[in-house]
Amino acid sequence: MPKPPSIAFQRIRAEVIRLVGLVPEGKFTTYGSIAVHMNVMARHVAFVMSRLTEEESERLPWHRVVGADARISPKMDAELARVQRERLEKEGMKVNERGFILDDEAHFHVVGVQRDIRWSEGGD
DNA sequence: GGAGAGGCTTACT
DNA sequence: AAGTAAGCCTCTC
Repeated sequence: MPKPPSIAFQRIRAEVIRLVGLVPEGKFTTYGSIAVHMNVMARHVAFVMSRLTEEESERLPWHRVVGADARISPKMDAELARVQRERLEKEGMKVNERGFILDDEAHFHVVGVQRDIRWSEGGD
């Protein structure tokens, strides 16, 4: 198949949501980790996160997902960034003034190893 | 169908 | 640690 339909994004979106929901409390992961695990680009994960619905944003621990440098994305909305930081600190993590998670090694959650998923097909 | 943007990443300064 | 540049893929206009 030369050109995969946009249904791939729906599957990717669903998987991102699932993986984010698996992140335990008091821990965090990165966009890149999820992206590698899903065999997609990091930007796609970020894009999915930015387009979450209200229901999903309340149901999912989106605040446990940060950038590769273990810091809260500065491009995110200031109010959301503040909420994210407060939630992380509330779960036992220390966040710097710049949004860096201090005990990154201790609280990092490994999503999983890289998989060979072809999102273009209907499921292999 | 082309252009611009998006909660990123790695590499180099 | 901060700034710039290029990369890659999908969405939206």
